[in-house]
Amino acid sequence: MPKYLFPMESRPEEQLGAKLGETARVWRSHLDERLRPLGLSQSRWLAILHLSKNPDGLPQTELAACMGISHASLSPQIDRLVEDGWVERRSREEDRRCKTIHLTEQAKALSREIKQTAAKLRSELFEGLSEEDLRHCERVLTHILQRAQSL
Amino acid sequence: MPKYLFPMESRPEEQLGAKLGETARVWRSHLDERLRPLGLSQSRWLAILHLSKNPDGLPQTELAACMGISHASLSPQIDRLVEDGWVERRSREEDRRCKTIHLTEQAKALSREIKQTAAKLRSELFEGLSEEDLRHCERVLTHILQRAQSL
DNA sequence: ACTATATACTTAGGACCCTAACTATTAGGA
DNA sequence: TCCTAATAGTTAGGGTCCTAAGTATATAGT
Repeated sequence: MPKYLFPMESRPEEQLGAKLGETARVWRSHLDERLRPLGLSQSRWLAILHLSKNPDGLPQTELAACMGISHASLSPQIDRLVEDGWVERRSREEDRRCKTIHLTEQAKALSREIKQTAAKLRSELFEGLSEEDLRHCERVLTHILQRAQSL
Repeated sequence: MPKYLFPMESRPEEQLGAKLGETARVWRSHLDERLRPLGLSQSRWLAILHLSKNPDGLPQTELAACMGISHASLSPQIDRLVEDGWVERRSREEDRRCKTIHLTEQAKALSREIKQTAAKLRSELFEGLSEEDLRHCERVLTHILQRAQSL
C-alpha cells in the first residue's frame, strides 16, 4: 500500500485507470477461484462461455476475437480443451482452411454451472448498488471502450 | 485491437463484468503500445510508477501487493529492472531478510514520461465524458472493489 | 538459550499471452 | 490460366503470471 499519492494524482479521474484495472483483476481472480474446483482456468471458462452462445460453432479466429486474445494463443488452448473433452474441432467443407469449434454435451452442462457461479458472484459484488448506478457505469465504460477502439 | 460486440448477455448489468475486463484490457494494451518504444512492458512501467510514489523505496512484498502480483513473480522482474539500470536493491540493516527497491535517477526521468503518456491517453479516452460521469463511475468501481476485497 | 514458527526473498515448473514466421487454402487480376 | 495477395490455422521463442517448495533471517514460547 502506497504511503501517499503525488499531487498530480489527487484528482479522482486520474485514478480511474488504475482502479479499473484493479477491479477487473480482482473480479476475475474471484471467479477463477470459484471455478477452479471444476478444473477451469480463466481462458477455459471464457472459451466455454462464448461457445455456449454459439451452438453452431465458431471459427477459431472469431472465438479468439470474442475472448480478446490472439488467434495464435488460442490454438494450443483449443488443443487442451479438446484433450479434456470439452470442445471439438470440425473442418468446414466449403473452406478447408477453416475449422469451427463446438462444445461437447458435457461442456454444455458445465456452461450452465459457470453462468450460475458468475451470476452469484456478480450479485454479491453489486450488493448496495442501484440499477441506475450500474447502467451509468456501463455507459461510461462503453464510451471509453469505443474511444479506445477508435484510436 | 479486436473489435468485439457484446451479444452475450441481454440485461445491462450482466455485461458489466465482461465490459469491465475488456475495457481494462484494451486500455492497458494501448498504454503498453505507447510505452513500448521506451523499452517498457506493463509490469515494468507499473513497477516504476509505484516506486516513483515511494522515494524511500519499498520492500518487494509491498511492491508486489501494490502491483497486484505475487511476490514470487516480482522477484525475477526486479532482476531484469536491475539489469536495465532502472532500480536497485538495498539490503536493510535492521532486517537482513528484507530488501528495499529504489528507483535510479534515470528511472525518475522515465517515470515523468510514463505519467505524461498515461495522462495523454487518459484524456483521449475520456473525451466526451463529464467530470460527473467519471466520478460516478469511479464510485461504483470503488464499491465493487471493496465488496470484492471483503469476500 | 533453544526450538518452533513466521517472514522475506528466490527458484522451479507449468499455464497462458504475445509477435513473427510458417503451411495450407482461397480469391482476384493480368 | 497463372501468379499474387489475402485468410485460417499452427509453431517457435520470449515474457509474465501462478503455486509450491527452498533458503536465510527474525521472533516467540519454553
